[in-house]
Amino acid sequence: MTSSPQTSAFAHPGGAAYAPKADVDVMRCLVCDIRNRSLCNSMDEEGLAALAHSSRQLLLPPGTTIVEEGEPALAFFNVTRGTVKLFKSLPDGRRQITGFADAGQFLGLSTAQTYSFGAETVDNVRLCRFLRPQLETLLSDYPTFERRLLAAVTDKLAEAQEQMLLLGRKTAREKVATFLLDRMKAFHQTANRRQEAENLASVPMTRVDIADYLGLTIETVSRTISAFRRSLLIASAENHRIRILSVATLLNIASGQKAD
Amino acid sequence: MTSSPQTSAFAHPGGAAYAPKADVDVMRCLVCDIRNRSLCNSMDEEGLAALAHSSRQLLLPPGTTIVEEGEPALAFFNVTRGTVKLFKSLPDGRRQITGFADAGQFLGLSTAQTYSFGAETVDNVRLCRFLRPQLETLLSDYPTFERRLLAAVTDKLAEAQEQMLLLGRKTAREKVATFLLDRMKAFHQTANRRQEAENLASVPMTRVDIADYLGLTIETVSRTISAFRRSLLIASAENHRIRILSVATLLNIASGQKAD
DNA sequence: CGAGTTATTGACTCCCCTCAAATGATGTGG
DNA sequence: CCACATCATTTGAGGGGAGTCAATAACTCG
Repeated sequence: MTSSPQTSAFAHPGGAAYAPKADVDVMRCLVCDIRNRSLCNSMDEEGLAALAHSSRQLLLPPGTTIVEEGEPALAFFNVTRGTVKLFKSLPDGRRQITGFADAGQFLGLSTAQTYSFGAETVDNVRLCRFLRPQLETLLSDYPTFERRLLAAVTDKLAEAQEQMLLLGRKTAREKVATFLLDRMKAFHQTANRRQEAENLASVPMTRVDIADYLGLTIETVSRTISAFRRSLLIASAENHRIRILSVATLLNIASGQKAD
Repeated sequence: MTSSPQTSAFAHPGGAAYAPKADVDVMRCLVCDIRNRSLCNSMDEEGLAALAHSSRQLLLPPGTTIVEEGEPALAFFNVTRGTVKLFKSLPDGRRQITGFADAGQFLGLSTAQTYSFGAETVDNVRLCRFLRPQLETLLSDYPTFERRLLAAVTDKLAEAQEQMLLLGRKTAREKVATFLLDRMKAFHQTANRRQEAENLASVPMTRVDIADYLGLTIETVSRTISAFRRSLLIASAENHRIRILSVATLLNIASGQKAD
């Protein structure tokens, strides 16, 4: 079901995936371009230095495994560029993508000894890795950081509930409309220049990933997107982008009104 | 889609739903019979007194609305007896139950100003209500409580991911098998005498609720349960209970093996 | 016991899945 | 830069699992 080069976020040092040297690293969080949109916005200057000290930065190519279902839960990650997919699988290979983590989002939290989900890069991804003991130290030393994380997990839970509504009760058409609008929102939040992102959705993932996210098959996803294109609700754009031509109509469809 | 008497957890004092007088209340958390299985197990004696002081106990009949989708998020709840259903709805009335909170579980956490979900009692429910400012004080004053809540939300998120796998990728048969096993586990965790609970599942909710939880119709749920009964995988028991006759087979079905 | 609610069962339909083939994109080496 | 292999996407034809509609049966509780 998956494919792609199988690098790992735990590959031994020396690999291209690793971080610059330590003295540069102290500043890393201070100058991070998406800091304001992430957990790290709870930190003062001292805290940012502690964050930089507690984490390592990884640069990973598309298709890299970040965490594997059932493996020991050793680390926590903060995505600072690109998109990561999180998923769970059944023994026979059926897979459900439970979410996409874009820049500013975290992943890898677990109270169990092992991860109950897998995570893999979708495109070129930059992330900060916190080993568990270091994360725990941070949480204890910086109550505002812990509070911020609690809020972030709470938000993720609300997102998950929204996705359950989609998976359990929406039609294929409604699912795809919701997805496109969500990707538009995600692009708005991570794009550097806002105007350029107007009505654009970033869709770096394949049809397989979209299908596994929406609980559909790739054929149904493809057919539905084609239908939207024929109805002039959307249009293709360069670079894995889709332009939303009628946000209002798509919103209607996504929320279950018959509208066309 | 819902029915039932429309009481509210915010009904004015004096209603039957309200708590005993304050001097008894100081001891409430100390003597709480399910304390060890809830968030409150992170508290020492002083903390338990603070919890009791910060919360009010509510006793609610079946079908009572606890929180309403879109209403201001004023409170946080800890279920200490019975079962609560959490759900989200589409404008046309389609509903997805995102989870059942049994004794020991919390509900009502929100970072937004309003609740993004509704909650309603399934059977007779006892719960502790914390108004938001009081909860925040508790979190600040008792770091172990905050850490425990973070862990609890993290667990809920893992549960939600498991449910997404179910909703998106499992067949009706697999969904119902998973549900029955989950209800057996829930009963084990909340039952006072363990032996009595052996292989019993507590199913206090209606077919409508089960269907809205599994992303099915009531007819499909009913047919599937009937098929399991005919295959002697389960049998009815008194008091909204179902006896699991073959846990192993049901486990196989739940995880997607063909087994029958 | 009887009225209303909830659950079961049956007959039929349809949305989405499956299987299959064609088309389009991407990259590599000659 | 093109030929070709590989992979991803689109489109079509047909089938099946779960939904819809409808009737009956089994609870629940005055």
